[in-house]
Amino acid sequence: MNPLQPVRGTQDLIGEEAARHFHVVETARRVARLYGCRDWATPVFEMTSVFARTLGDTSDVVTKEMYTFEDRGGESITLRPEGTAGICRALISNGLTQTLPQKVFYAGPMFRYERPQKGRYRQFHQIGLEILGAAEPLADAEAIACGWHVLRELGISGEVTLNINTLGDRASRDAYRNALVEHFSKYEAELSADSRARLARNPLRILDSKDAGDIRLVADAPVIQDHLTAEARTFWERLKSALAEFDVPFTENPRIVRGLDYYNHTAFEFVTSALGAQGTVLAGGRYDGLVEQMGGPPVPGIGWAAGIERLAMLIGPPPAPGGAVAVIPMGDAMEARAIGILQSLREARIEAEIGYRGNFKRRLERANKVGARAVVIVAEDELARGAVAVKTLADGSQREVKLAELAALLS
RNA sequence: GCGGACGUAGCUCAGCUGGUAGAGCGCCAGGUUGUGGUCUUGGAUGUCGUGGGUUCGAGCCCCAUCGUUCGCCCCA
Repeated sequence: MNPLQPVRGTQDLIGEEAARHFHVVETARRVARLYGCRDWATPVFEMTSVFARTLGDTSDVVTKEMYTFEDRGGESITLRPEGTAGICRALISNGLTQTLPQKVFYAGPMFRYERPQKGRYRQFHQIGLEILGAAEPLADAEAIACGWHVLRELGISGEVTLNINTLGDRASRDAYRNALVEHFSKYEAELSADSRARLARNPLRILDSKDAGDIRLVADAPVIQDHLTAEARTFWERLKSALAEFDVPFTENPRIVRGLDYYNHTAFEFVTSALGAQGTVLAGGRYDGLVEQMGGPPVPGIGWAAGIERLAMLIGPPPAPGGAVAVIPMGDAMEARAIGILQSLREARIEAEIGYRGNFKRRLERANKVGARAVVIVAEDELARGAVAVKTLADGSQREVKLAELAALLS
């Protein structure tokens, strides 16, 4: 195996890809702050139990996709496959359940041992938002509105639609699950092999099967809305009206379910058709039982996560950097003076660069290639008059500028 | 984990029925030792993804393997 080849499903972020990636993160962070979120950063690995106990034992994420290993102390460690469990663990560990609500934004790498595809990697990156300690549907609506705001700021809201659904509360979900099992059991022979397996393990998953035969059977399957308790129904209706108040367009889609077990009530997905099979771009839901299940007090929560790589593929080219000023000494003897001028520009917050080698012509070529907006030519003749030559690369114009006026001119 | 396609220079790719590798772009240097972009002249560069096999001979055929990609599964 070639050791210089990156590990399968990982990638280097360089050049425009890096620019896109960080543009997504910075945009999301800026928007999340508008909604009152604070930045958190939790470890990329946790005790295995943080994920194993919380994500649910029916999901592949836990059963076959985790990077789990024993460290040298014999502790079972897992590279985080998602962000919510770690944030909840941190909430408990730091005693923050006393100071609720907490509104959190995070960004960072996640790890899942999956078969890589475009928009799906083994080390991938997510941005995410969590609102902990708020049980009101207003919090759900605000979280979704923030996600929508991020997508708008990234300029991709036109390619994305929001699907929402409710999974109800515990009682609603149990009743619904039973109704689904009863319905699909009647047609078990007609179900796809995958869905027959899902019938036993995770019947809700049959609802979003891609198999044509399954889709026909799903069409007249029972709908969660008919199995909601009075409370769950009130929550659901209030969420929809709040979304309208936040001016977020949405489609009700009773087939939306969630992959991870900790979700209840609200489930939503922003989807696009522009990324092939990886159509989900930002998704989340409510997880009221999670913190308690991890050993903390009962703390309701709502949140979402988005795949940065997927967002980065959807956005246009990120804004190009402004262009630096290149300082070019005319001959080695001028280098010392050039360095002084270079630093004075940087002190004045002007992006400035100097080449390490090459004759004058080479350095000018270099400045042009890296997209410098201007060059400052440091030469004996002008210097004798307390000045340098400033050449604007776009139009080739050049003029002599007094050293004292240089920074002001280039700002 | 399952099924299909693809791996040739830094990049995009060509390479005939198997006869020992090419183009464009980029890169380096000169034309121009105080002036870039355009132009022009010249130059360098490949474990043909890797390992086996068939053959007198393999970039091309066969097998395996690694990686990428499309779909399934799963999921952001």
